[in-house]
Amino acid sequence: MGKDTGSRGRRQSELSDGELEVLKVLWEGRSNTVREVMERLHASGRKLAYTTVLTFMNRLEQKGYVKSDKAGLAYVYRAKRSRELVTSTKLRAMVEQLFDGAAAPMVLQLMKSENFSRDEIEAFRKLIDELDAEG
Amino acid sequence: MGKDTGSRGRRQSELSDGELEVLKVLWEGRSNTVREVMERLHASGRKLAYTTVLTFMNRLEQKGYVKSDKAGLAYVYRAKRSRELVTSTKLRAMVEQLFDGAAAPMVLQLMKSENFSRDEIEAFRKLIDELDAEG
DNA sequence: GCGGGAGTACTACAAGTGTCGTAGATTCTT
DNA sequence: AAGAATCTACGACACTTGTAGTACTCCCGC
Repeated sequence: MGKDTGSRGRRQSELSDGELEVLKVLWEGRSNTVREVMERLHASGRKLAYTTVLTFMNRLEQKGYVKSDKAGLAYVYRAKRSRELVTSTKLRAMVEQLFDGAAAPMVLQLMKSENFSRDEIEAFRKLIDELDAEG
Repeated sequence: MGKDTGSRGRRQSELSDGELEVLKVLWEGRSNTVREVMERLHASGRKLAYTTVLTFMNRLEQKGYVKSDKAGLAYVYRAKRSRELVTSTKLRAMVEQLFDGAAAPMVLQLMKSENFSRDEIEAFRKLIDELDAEG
């Protein structure tokens, strides 16, 4: 019953939710020791143990999202991939996954479902005009 | 070394990637037995064992995304949550996760990074005008 | 009235994830 | 230098997810 010796069950191993939470803090900070990141997380209401944050930082490093240098006592971490890169990668994945690669329907749905202010709408229009000008 | 008897490590249990793949097929189909879903997945290049598809359908049902009725021999599944609902929920989660709740920057980034055609841009402009008119 | 095929239920299991505890190393304080 | 405060390394463990095998059930044709 279910010997199951084959090799199944792997995944892509990308940025996970928890790792992203930590990475976001790294993007904001300049110095970024584990303790500082933990404190900033606590400050924004996210309570995690020191070692949990450490685990995330390590995993982020293994996955190539950050790098660390020993600065005296502790390691200091810096993001290797920018927020823009990560967000656009995630957005692209979303487009593929939910809209089969068609980004326009996604934008349309967003524009419809989110309630944007006049100012925001104006910003959209402005950008559209620019894009249109370039072609 | 790490007795660790506490209760940690749970998650929200939401729609997973594999489940979504199957759900997307359900959204398209009318009849939707396990076998049919599997065949349509195969047709689009996604090879999964019958029981794997079954597992996803069951998990989808447990999570409330689909319901099933025994139609003679086999169960027939129908989606309980519409594509629109699911996509907008996922999009909202994305907005929260990546843009701290601000949808406008996400739309802007999409408009910049994806290369939209004139027609698509025209569609955006049209929608914007409508939104603007309502206000 | 039974064998075969379709279908479902149950089990399994590896990798990934969230969450941390503990032990050992290093450094700061007195 | 002893003890305190910090850090990191390593392990641990429950739950999820992707993926599927096996066993049991039910009906159909012979």
